Formats: sequence, C-alpha cells, structure tokens
Amino acid sequence: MSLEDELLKQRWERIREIESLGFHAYGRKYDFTHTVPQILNEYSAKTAEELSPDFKVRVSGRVKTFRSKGKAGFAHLSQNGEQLQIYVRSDAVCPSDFRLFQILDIGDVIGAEGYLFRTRTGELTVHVEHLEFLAKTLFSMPEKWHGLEDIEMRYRQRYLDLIANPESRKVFVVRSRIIASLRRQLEERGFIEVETPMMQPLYGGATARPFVTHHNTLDIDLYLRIAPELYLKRLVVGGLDRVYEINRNFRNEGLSTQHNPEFTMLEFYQAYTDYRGLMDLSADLLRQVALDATGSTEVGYEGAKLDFSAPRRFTMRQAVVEFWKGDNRPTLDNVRDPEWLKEHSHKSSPGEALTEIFENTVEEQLIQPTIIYDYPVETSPLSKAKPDDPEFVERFEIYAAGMEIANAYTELNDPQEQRRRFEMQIAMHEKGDEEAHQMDEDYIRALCYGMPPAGGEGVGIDRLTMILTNSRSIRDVILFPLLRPEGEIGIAGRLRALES
RNA sequence: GGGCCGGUAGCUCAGGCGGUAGAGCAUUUGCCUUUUAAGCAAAGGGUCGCGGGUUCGAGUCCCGCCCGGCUCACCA
Repeated sequence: MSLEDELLKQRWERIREIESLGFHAYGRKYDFTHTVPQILNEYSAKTAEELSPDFKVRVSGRVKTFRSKGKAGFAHLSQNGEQLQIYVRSDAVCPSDFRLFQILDIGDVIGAEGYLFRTRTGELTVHVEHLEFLAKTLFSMPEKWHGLEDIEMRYRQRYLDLIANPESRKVFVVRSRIIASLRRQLEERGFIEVETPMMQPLYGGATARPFVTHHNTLDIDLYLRIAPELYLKRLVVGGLDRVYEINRNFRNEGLSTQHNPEFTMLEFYQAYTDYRGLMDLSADLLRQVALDATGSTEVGYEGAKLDFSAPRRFTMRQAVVEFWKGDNRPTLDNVRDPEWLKEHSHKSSPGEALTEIFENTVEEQLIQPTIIYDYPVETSPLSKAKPDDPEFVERFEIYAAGMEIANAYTELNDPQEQRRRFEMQIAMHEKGDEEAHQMDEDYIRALCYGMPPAGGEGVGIDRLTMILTNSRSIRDVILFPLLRPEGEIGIAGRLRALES
C-alpha cells in the first residue's frame, strides 16, 4: 500500500474513534463567541493579569500546528488568515476531550471553548475546557514551513494554496477590496450597476476572437461576449446616464502571464462628458483604489515604485517621440508624416503604423501610471473623431507596469458615422483582419434614437489587481485560472475501497 | 504554435561521469503538564510524470508523449 493510501486508511479509521468518543466527524454548526481575528484584535493588548479565567470564549478554526507534550499540548487554530494558540491539558478537560485532542491531525477543523491566558512566553492562548470536532481531513496538509510551492497544485487546488499560503489569501482579499472600492466610488458619483448579456448573437465592443456556444431550443449559435460595451451604450440611449458593469469577458486567444481567456472588466459610461472628463475621473478612481487596496498611492511592483497620485499624460504621437529608443529620434512632424510612418512599420495605413510603432517601442517602458491619448481612427471603430483631426479619435488608454489597464473614449453617437465605421471594419475584415468589428445594425438602430454625448471606459480588474498586489502572473490573481484538465484523479475509487 | 526550464516519499527538496533511492517536515510507536520550525528514541513510507530505446545495469543517456512554468508570437 502506498503511503498516501496508508494515511487515508489511518484517518478513515480515526473517524470511528472520533465517533466512539461521542463526536461527529463532520459536525453541523458551532456557536462561536469570537472569530480568531476578533480575539487577536480585542485581547492582544491585554496583559496576563487583565485576562480572567471567568471570561469564556468559543473559537473555531483549522488545526495548523500541533505539539503534544504528553498530558498536555498546544495547537494553533487558523481562521480568516490568522492563528490563535490553544492549550489543552488532561486535568482541565474531560477524558474524551483529551483523547480527541491527542488524535487530532493537522488540518482538522475544531471548536474550542475556554478562557484566555498568556503562556510563559507571553503568547495569547485559549486554556481549553471543552473541545468540539467539526470536520476531518483525510489528507495531510502541505508542509508547515514552506507552504505549498507547486504552482500547478496552487492553481488546481486553490483551497490548499489558501490554507497553506497566507500571502495568496491576502491577494484575493485585496482583489475584493479593489472591486469594493471601485463600486463605492462609482456609486458615490451616481453610477448604477447593471448586468448585460454574456451570451450574445453578435459579438462586439472590442477586437478579439470569441468563444461560440449553442442554444438548443432556439437552435442558434451564441457568442460569449468579448465586451459589454454595445449593450451598456444602448442603456445610455435609454436614459441610464451613468451605468457600470463589473463582470467577465471571454476572448478566445492565447494564455500568458497577462491573459486569461475569461477575465474581469469594469466598464462604465457617463453621459454628457467626454474623454477629458474620464481622464480626470480615472485619475481619481485609481488614486483612491490604490489607497483603499494598499494604504498608499505609492505601490511597489517588481522592484519599481508606482505613483498612483496623478498619472502622466502623453498623446500617442508625443509618446513615440518621448520614449524613442536609440538613434534618429523622430520629431512630432515625423510621426505625423505618412511616409515616415511607412518606413518604420509594415502596416498599410498611417494610423495602424503609428499604433504598431507605439506598441513595439513605447508600451513596455510605461512603468509609471501613464495616460496615452489620441488614437488613430482605424483602430478605434467606436470612438468619436477629434474635430480638428478626423484621422484621430478622442481615446485614451492607461498603462502601468508596462501593461494596458484601461481603455476609454468619447463615444461615437452619430449613427451615420457609426455605419461608415462598421463598413470600414468590414473592409478591413475582407482584407484579412479576422478581428475587425462586425456590423451591428441593432446597435446602430439604438443610436438612431439619439445617444447623449458620453464617455466610456473599461478597466482590467485582473491586471489592476496584479499591480496592486505585486503579482507577476494574472493566474495569481484569478482564483481558478484556466488550465488543461489534469486527467483521472481516482479519489472516488479510493474512497469506495475504504468502505469495502 | 516555437524556444528554454521543470516533474524524485503526502509536502519542501538533494541525488558529480550510468552501479542497491536520500534528508527535513508530515505519519506510526514510546517518553514528556507553558510549547511554538518543541525535544528525545525508534519505525514505516517510492509506478523517480507516462511509454519506448541504448546498456550487463537507467532517477541519470536517447526518442516520443503528458502536465506545468518562463519567454516569443497573438492579445486586454
């Protein structure tokens, strides 16, 4: 028998002993008086003299450490990422409770009732008078010192990662705080949260390849959305002047440290403003979210200090000049010149060429939070053109740590112009651009009823979380990132074997 | 999809040029009533990712495959 099966069998047999002592191996509920963090918050400052044996507490948690010293022993209970020590001695509990304590495994979930005291070394500890058993672990826990290091196991069995690695738990707590901060800030400004279709008959609002699924009763193919944009703007037409949605988008593309096929976007739309208004709003949102998530507007990421107090601002053309590497730094006139652009890119149109040059030379250098604005019209089919320069649109993206984290623009609200833009995209599609936008007549129809001028923005929550938690990979900020299925696990057969 | 790196006990990791597979934690047994990476003594535990090949002999060398990481391409 393998060691793993021996351990399983031992613990399976231990369940009988737990039950023979009068406990349930898998309990129903536990009326705790405090959580572990509450105990630590409220009593850590108290001296030994201030703690009374008459004051009883009931706490529960998972056994993280266990040190038996014969007729007494210590364990740490872990709950909500914090640990509290318990002390059990044979003359302070009934015999069945003490026996239960002796056969505890690291990883079991228990409840402990007793009074708080300080040990000789000064650690706040529960002097246990009664134990309750709440859940048995059949497998041994990851090693106590190193935690769970195996990256694949951390992703596939995230619960083990969360149990064993407090830093990992913290990432997801901060992620939750980031989302809460954004929600709060938007609600304060009069935005309302909505939910729009994830399954769409036409996909749009971004350039990406979609996932396809099928609805049986209607017998139609549907696309998992690549963006909620066109639905949110229909709502702006409908008079929801300030709307936002925080939800998943799905893009059928490669995986990397910055891309997961499903990822979370905040998109928000504000009527009667333009991209300038959104730049100011974005700067405010980012400063506050950094503060709420990390306690500071200065955030450490991969050795750099990112300053979220006020992002820098460059036009795309300025940025190409400013961040040019090597010789022959171009002038602003150069980057306006179609000939110069053609010489430095193999894209056919000046706008696509400028974008390509920007992406290849500038993007990776944008470590400090930076707003890049004024994008070529070719790459922005849904943005409003600049009145004095119709080849460019009123659009900006926010970069930080070399990643794009937000994308915003003054929304195109002229249906006739939108029709022309879609037709331009269809032409690009016919020239081989598979990701060019589709014609969406239902959306154009909505615009025909009149959409107020508006600014709209999308913020990549996963990437923002990476930056604010100093995480190198997007998989470290997504609880269950997409992985190849691992194949046969075999646990059902092993459990069946135990019973027979 | 390409390149590079990795997969050894439940976990964390060693295994020089091919020669009986190791440590720590965890587990089991014994001792121990304020310990804390508790301690002391003993014991058990391996499909070396999977499948071929070379060899007297493969964890080690060769080929194929699986899974993962990084990176490039693509993208947000």
